[in-house]
Amino acid sequence: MRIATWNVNSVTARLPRVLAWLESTGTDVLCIQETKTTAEQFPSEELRELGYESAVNATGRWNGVAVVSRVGLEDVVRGLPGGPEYEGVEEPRAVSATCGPVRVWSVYVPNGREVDHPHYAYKLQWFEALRAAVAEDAAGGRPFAVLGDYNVAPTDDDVFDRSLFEGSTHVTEAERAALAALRGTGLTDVVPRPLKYDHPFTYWDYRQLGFPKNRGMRIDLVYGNAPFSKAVTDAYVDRDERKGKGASDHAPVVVDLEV
DNA sequence: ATGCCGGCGAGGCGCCGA
Repeated sequence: MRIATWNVNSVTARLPRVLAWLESTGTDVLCIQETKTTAEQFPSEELRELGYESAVNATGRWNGVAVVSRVGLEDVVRGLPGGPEYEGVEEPRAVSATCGPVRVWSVYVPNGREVDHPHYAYKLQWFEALRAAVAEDAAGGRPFAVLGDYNVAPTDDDVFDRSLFEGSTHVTEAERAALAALRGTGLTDVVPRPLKYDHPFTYWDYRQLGFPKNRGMRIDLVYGNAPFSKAVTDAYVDRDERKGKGASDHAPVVVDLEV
């Protein structure tokens, strides 16, 4: 079974690539972030023609997440139970579903913007709500994983140059403590293989030759519980998908499971 | 070559991303 997570930066703009990628990789379950559509505009019909069902939580221009599966899609939950609002709005940043033997969440963690910005406090609150919401499944006996764009680099090695991130979000102690608390529920970071260079970055800024210079970050993560992690046979970053015209600024993270 | 930002909704540009 092949499960992946991919921040597509607009599923509308990325649709040809997403469809071709699903076909060429034979991915069974894809967790999507930043759909940048409403649920009505999500390309459920095009995906259905390829044999995939879609669970979507999306409201328009910003954010938006989905789980796309060709191995079943049941018990869909849209949103983060107990999650905080931002400026009075409950943003579409989480959706979960059971796909065959595995339960997955697709999450798009708030960016935080700046350390002294309200969005950063919101980010930390969001993490705490996520921890509480997944604790039971994380400790359970069924393969379970939280996949998505976490907007945190777990270690200093997960950014291309730590010195450039001094005082920035994504590398702070509080954000990493939030990740550690999430792992404390029983989840493990399933670190993918890099297909080139020595570190599995998943994101490269569009600007200033970020990708050709490999000035990347590893912020798209797969956190699996013990039954999930035990079943992993391979994991890699499909950096080829970051190449060329019409690429997202994130590459897919792919996990193969023997379940 | 992987090559100098892209997407969206608004509206003739600003916001957002990390």
